[in-house]
Amino acid sequence: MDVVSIKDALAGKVAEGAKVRTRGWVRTRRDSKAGISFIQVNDGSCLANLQWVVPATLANYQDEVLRLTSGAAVEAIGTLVRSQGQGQAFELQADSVQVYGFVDDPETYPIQPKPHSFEFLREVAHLRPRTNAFGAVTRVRHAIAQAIHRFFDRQGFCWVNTPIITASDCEGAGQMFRVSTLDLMNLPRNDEGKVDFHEDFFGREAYLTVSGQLAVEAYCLALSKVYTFGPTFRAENSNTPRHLAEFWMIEPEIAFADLNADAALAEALLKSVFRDVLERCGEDLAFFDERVQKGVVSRLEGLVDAEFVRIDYGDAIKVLENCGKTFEFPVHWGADLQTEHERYLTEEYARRPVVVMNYPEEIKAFYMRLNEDGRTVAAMDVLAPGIGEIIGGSQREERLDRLDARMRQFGLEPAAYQWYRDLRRYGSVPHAGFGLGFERLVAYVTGMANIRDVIPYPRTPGNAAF
RNA sequence: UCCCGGAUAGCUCAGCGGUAGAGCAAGUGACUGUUAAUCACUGGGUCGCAGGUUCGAUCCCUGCUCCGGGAGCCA
Repeated sequence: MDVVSIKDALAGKVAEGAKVRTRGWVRTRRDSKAGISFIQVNDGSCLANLQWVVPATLANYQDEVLRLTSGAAVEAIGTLVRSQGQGQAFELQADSVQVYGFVDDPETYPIQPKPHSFEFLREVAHLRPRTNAFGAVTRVRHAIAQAIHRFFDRQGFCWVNTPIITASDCEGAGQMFRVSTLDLMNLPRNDEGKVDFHEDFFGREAYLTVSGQLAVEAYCLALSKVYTFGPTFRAENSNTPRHLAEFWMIEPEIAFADLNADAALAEALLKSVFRDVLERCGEDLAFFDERVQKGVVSRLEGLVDAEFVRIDYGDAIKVLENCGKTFEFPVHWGADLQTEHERYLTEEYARRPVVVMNYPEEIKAFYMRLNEDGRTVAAMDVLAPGIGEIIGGSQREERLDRLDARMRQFGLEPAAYQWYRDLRRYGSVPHAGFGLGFERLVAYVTGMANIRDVIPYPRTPGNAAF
């Protein structure tokens, strides 16, 4: 007999009156003196539960069915029929119920059929996928990942798996986690008394990657259109609702392209993702709209059609200077935009995502291309209402002399970047790319307020328990 | 890391210088093709941890741990 997912059963993909086998975990049980019990069962295939109608005549009714509580793992064979009740179109008239696993102490089972705070659920990260909210987050997260791959695939991009362990300590962004097999209690020392990393696994210092960008640039300058999608690590002591020590990042890189093409790609990618998720995740999005953040669905619908606002950094500064608001951090040309400035631009000025372009060169990374004005670089940030910076990107400096000058300006030794410099020596070409924070995108789409609640097992300072 | 706020039953919270309460959950019973069912009863707490003040601390003070909001770093 076929095993049918609850999603398919409720969607009418199974003929009415068909015998089916369904499985899942109990959400609630209600008993009726009419000689039946109603059991709501969820298998994660969709948000909705399937109602099993279990007659008291089953052999194991007294001993087992009446002992079922939230969380128990069960299987039933029965007939899919139109429901006599109001809440659902179909239900399963059970011929038999098999219990795989009871909840051995129902009083302390953390997941109850009621709303829980997300803070509490973080403490039971292994059980929170059994809630409506985390089931929905998990399905939407998956749908977004698939939508991203589909978008790039359609456009002829290659997914390039850049290394997670990197020996270059110069990827440019933030504090790194060290990777080592040395015995911390007994470190090998060289003549100067310093740790001798020649003895370490890779024969040199190694770290977890903070970005695949430099590595993927090499593939860009051969395959033209590439992207990375993988885990990224930052050992920053960041304690905010939008930072993780381990997160996933998408980094496309396109050859023969300038900053405008980069911004256009970012906008097209985001819109494509929004469109796909709206089409495929209606039930889950409706849940987020109702229970998590009002208006997330109409926000996504609006974004699919609206043009993102593109604004030059210099013009953004003027907007902020003339907006009549007093900011805690004063606005002036040359300063980086603070959170309060970004919020004004996205939430009050534009009321939609804003692409800020061409930042002052001294506040941006060494690899960003110096503009003709000599004081700005071809960098862009995509700022989204409610979540802030969701994408950061740039056109890369493809001219070797300028790149070397910028490295020295930032106190970096060009010799340490030989392979990266080679790309500017052998067939260099204008190219551009950006980094999209995957969890920030999931948070934005779902309306979830804390990034720790859109990744299965969040890693943050002091937190890696699961 | 900095600035605020918080930690009381399995969960969400109220409370008060004299050693604790509600709703939900759980258990039992009643009722019912039920819908986070309803009603009644019952069990359940070293009031975050360690010190201090006090005759007496869950309450006041100090330190620590953890959590939340804001900021910085950024994706």
